[in-house]
Amino acid sequence: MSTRRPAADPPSEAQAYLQIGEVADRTGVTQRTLRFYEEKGLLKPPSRLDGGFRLYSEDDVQRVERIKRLQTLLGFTLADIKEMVEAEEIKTQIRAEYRVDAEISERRAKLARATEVTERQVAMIDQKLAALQDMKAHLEQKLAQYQGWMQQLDEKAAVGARQ
Amino acid sequence: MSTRRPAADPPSEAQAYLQIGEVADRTGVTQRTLRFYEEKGLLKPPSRLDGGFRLYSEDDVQRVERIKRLQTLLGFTLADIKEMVEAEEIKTQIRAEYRVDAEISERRAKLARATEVTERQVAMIDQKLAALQDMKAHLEQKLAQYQGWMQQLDEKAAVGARQ
DNA sequence: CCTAACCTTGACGTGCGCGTTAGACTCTGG
DNA sequence: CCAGAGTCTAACGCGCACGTCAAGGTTAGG
Repeated sequence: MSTRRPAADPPSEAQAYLQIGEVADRTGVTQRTLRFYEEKGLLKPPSRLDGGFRLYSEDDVQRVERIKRLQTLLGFTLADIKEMVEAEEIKTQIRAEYRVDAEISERRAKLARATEVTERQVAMIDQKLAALQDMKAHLEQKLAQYQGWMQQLDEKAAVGARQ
Repeated sequence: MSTRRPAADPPSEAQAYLQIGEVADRTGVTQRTLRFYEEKGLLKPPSRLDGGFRLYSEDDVQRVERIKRLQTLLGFTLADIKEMVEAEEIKTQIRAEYRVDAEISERRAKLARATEVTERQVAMIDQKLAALQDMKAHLEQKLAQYQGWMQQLDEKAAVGARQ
């Protein structure tokens, strides 16, 4: 919880760049985890200060938060998540790397691939949603049953008190 | 995929008891995993044949299936799951171990505890449900965008073909 | 009674997702 | 220019959830 020094002025643009410690503080993951994600290809290698310090963008922070949610809340493996973020990158790839007049068939192939991956993801999510809703139904049924038993106990207690 | 010998006649009752290999086949987990779950308290120690072979009931099979779903689909840890199955057991405890005329306050306490645990589980599930629905929305938005881009490509191709 | 299939309990190995430590380098304020 | 907070890479360690032998005991069929 140390008050951290603000990051130095960015190389040229006036965007708010963050050093690894700040990103760690904001996202709740450790610096080790950030470097690890980079190693594993979950985060693109961030820009660096001249001395070698990593400089993260706000986009990076959001990416980290999404990764964490995918992992802890939804139980995806980092391999799964890597596939997902790669599929996401296709978007930027398509509109940045390839110029408007680039090979159309190539762009089409990339889009098809992205669509396919995304549809698989939706399918996985639907599976999980179904399982969760099933579980929730079971649990709520149990809760109702507990309530019923509790009432029975109340009645018994009342009878006992009256005797 | 070997055709397995059917389990021997059960000790006394005519219920269909299964040996560990059959349970493994039916549930898709390994024998090691079944023993491991037993070690960790996720499965109650099953009855045994005289020679020491484990004999599982149909209930056990269902329990294993639930554990697997909780783990692989929903990403709970075995520790989480243990808490859940223990909460589940309260039910049988309450109506089997304790006789109807047992201490009411004790039964009430157990019920309260079970209710509490179950409510926490529902809360966790709601969190996950929300996260999943959020993700699904994002993904479907992306799919729509891909479709749009694909159409643009189609139009460009048409224009190119006409020239 | 013998054999093949099945099971038993250890005990060590493995992949994942980081934690931790070490030793050196960098950056900022005074 | 120096101190101290912050960061770097490299490398070893760890807990979880099993996998994988190893060395034997059990069961059912012929």
